[in-house]
Amino acid sequence: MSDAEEQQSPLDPMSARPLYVQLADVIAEKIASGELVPDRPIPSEHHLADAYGVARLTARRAAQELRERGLIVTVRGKGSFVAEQPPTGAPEQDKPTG
Amino acid sequence: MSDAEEQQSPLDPMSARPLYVQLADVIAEKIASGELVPDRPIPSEHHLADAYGVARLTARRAAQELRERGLIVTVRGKGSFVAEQPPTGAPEQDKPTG
DNA sequence: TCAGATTTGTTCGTATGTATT
DNA sequence: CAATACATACGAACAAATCTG
Repeated sequence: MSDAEEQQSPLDPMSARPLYVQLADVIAEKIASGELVPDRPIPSEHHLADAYGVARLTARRAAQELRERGLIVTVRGKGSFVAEQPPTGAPEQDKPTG
Repeated sequence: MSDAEEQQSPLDPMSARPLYVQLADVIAEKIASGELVPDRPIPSEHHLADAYGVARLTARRAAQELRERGLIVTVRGKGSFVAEQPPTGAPEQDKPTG
């Protein structure tokens, strides 16, 4: 395993849903499943872009989606962190937990 | 005067606020002052970009800002229109007036 | 304090797709 | 089909904030 770890991307460019929505959904599931936990940074935009074969701007849009859903909190220069209190139904904007 | 009429842009690239926020604010004032009225399309992204010397994406971000503020309603293939009922304090998402 | 690496934020350019007229 | 206009997507660059050495 010395190669670039190019696993199967769960993203489909042909899908009707935008790539950034698909990527946001993938990350959202990782949060829901506990693979990504609160107080821990999620992979950086650059890492996400590289891992899923998308542009950095697309990864940023995905992060923006998760931000709007209240799933993550982004801090400039540090990264995006899983929100400690995920919304139960009605997403609230802003309001960082920390 | 056959050139591009580069008037004084009220936008300052040196300002701490992003260009798209500044542009959104400029348009918001035009709406508040009545210069842009409901049921009438605001200048297109291309026009705004050309008029204020910014990129299309920046003009698009400004429009997105106004959309989030509930000041305009964007219809794909038609344009962005001034909302008939501007928010009084709490911006509501979605819900086009028509 | 400074320099470098990392990460997010903003901006510009360009291309393709979709929807309306 | 053509023109107009928004949506999405990729690439590139610089700025600002954070952290480490």
